[in-house]
Amino acid sequence: MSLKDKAVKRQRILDAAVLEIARRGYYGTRVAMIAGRAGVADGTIYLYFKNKEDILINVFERAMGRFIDEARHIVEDTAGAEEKLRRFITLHLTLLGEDRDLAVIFQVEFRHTLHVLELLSRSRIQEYLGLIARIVDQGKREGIFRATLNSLFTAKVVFGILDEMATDWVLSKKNTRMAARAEPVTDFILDGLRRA
Amino acid sequence: MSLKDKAVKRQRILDAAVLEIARRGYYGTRVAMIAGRAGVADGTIYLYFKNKEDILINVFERAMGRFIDEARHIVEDTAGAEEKLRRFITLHLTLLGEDRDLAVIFQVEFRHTLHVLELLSRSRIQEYLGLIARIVDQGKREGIFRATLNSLFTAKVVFGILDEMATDWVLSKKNTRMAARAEPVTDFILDGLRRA
Amino acid sequence: MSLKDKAVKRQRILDAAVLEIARRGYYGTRVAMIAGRAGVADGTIYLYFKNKEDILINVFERAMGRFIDEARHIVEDTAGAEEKLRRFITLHLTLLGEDRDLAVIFQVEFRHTLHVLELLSRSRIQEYLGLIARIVDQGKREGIFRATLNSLFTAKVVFGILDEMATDWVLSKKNTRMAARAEPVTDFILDGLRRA
Amino acid sequence: MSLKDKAVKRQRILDAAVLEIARRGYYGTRVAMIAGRAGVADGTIYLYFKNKEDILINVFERAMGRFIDEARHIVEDTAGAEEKLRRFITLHLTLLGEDRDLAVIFQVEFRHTLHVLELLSRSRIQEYLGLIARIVDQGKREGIFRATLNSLFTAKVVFGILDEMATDWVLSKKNTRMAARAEPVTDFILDGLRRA
DNA sequence: TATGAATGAGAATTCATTCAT
DNA sequence: CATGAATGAATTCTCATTCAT
Repeated sequence: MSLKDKAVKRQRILDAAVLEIARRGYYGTRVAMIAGRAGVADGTIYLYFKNKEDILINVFERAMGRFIDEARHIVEDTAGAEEKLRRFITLHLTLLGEDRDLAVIFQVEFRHTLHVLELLSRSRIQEYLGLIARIVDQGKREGIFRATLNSLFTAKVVFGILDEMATDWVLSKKNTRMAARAEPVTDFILDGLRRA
Repeated sequence: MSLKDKAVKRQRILDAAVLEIARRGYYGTRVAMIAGRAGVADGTIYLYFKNKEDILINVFERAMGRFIDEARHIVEDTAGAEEKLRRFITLHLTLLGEDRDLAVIFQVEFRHTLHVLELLSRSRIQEYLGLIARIVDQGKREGIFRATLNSLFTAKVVFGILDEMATDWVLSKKNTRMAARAEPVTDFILDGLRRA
Repeated sequence: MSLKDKAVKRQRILDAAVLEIARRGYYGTRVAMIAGRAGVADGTIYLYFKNKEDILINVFERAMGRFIDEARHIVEDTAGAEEKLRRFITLHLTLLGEDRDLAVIFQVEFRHTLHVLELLSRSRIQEYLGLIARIVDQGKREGIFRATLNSLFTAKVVFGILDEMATDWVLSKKNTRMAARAEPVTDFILDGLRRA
Repeated sequence: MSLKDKAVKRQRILDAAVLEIARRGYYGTRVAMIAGRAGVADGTIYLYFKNKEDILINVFERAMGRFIDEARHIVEDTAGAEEKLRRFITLHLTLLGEDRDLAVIFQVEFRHTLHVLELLSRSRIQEYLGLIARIVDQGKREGIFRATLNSLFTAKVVFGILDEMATDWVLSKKNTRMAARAEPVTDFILDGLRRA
């Protein structure tokens, strides 16, 4: 089997895992369910992942990697801090809004499991927070954000707001598009950060 | 056995549950561990709670009840919206900060389990959000907050920030007092809400 | 508490046991259910019976005692063997037919439990079989039954027939009166036993 | 694993179940005991049967199926009603007599459990009774049995007698061969059915 | 590589029985 | 005598993981 075939199958397993875990939670999902949906035998899972927990870690890493990659591009490709923040927020809400299953896992399952995983992957979130913090820094240098803002603190605040929006969207079963919330959220946050 | 004795034992079981679940997670906690720490036999648990899940629900209800009760008092006993919000935020961070175990459960376990429990208790959180929303309304009427703020949306934002602060504190194992963060957080939020 | 009061309560517990066990089986019946229906506390049961099994044994003994007592009277008070047998069969089917719960226990629960009880009470049934055997003997002496009949064997046959009738009645949920079957059954058996 | 291997293992589990349940009763038998005697792990049981109860149902179905199959053959392969009945009775007592464990389960455990199982399988017994009834009918047509006999009633009587014989044999721990009782029983029954 | 049958440790819950009141 | 809260042993079933094919 070619390396590519292996990679494809690996992705298929992760996709299946996202689907199942979003619907029934990590503990409610059987490895056999993931295997079944991925179209492989139970045992095959273990050729690609160390164990059940390892699947979840890899779901997280893959998704987080995409988030960070795309966010990094935005930060690099956009000039002004305000526009950067606007795009960043839109990206966050759009990516989650496009894949409700992934959003469920992010807002609900990871919380719990990060605990179990001994917070192993909080570092990826630090990385993500760092991206926001740098935008805030830039905004301060540009003079559009209050100079008194603590960057990391502010990054956490912004993340907290986005997070609550996402959780709220996930838990409300209404069929609204989350991306639609990007603009008012951005306006609100910018209003809060701008110098008086 | 007196009604009071029964109530006391019930509380003891809930206390034990908070401790154990905070340390090992809901799924990592055995009913026997809770019983052991509460000083009762395994079977006794089932005289007070329907099943393991019911224990968690009651931990949530008890804690959430306290939060809402105290918050309500503050809202009633304080005059200005700004002072109300300041005290509200302080209360939230203080109550969680005083009981790290409870904070862990709130920030980590409930997320996950409320999902499993079919979001049964999201209504209690709505109640809590409602309290914040009313403060925002008052602030708008007093003319100290921007008139354009959507109250419920703002309430979610505030809650999201507090929540992220709490999660951040819980996950950072440093021994800082969370209440200490109340003031800067309040200032930040008030800055964000005030009319230009 | 007077001896009579004690006896009354004891009977009440046995009555409750018959009712519950008939409906849910011995293993499906909780001691607490019996206590509840008898209107006593769980613990009180143990002042009257050694344990759960002991309740069942006593249900059996009480019922079997009544059967044998009444049957004995018939055997004593009736002259001819044919009439004795006729009345015996009628008694058997009537007593069971009058109390469906008891019938259920007799036809269904005791089988199983006699096994568990190490056949302890098979002796009571021997006693019962003995009564039938004596009627057969008398019939042979009177010359109305075939002289070649083995009495005990014949008694078992008669008992087997009555037993199957009762089981059939218990398992058919129709609301027929079992006593109505007494006559045809008797005729059938008598036809079988009579000398050619 | 081949279909045949699966079937073999399934039979091994059923065999083990018959053995254990005959000795200790259904409720006294642990699933682990059955697994142990069958030489499989506890969990393996559940790959072949839904649950403990399902094992018992299948023991019943397998045994009853054999009974009915063999009985049907006899009814088809034999000409006269008298000979049919003779062989039928012999078959019944022989099959049970050859496997005391199975006999115990039939005479003792099933009674109880069929009750619990909501009499699910009484239909199989109806089938069995039907076979006897047809023999009786034939005998009436041949003019060797009394024309006044009700076939189904008579079938139940015959079954009741056989059943009592079997129970009696099971409960008496003597080492007699049950098949030996076939002839006297048949004679007795034939005497009872024959026209005067 | 892939399979999927088999494994067996592990855990929630029940309920007969006890005994302090 | 009566109570009923407490006990804790006991048991079914699940499911992540393995490994012979």
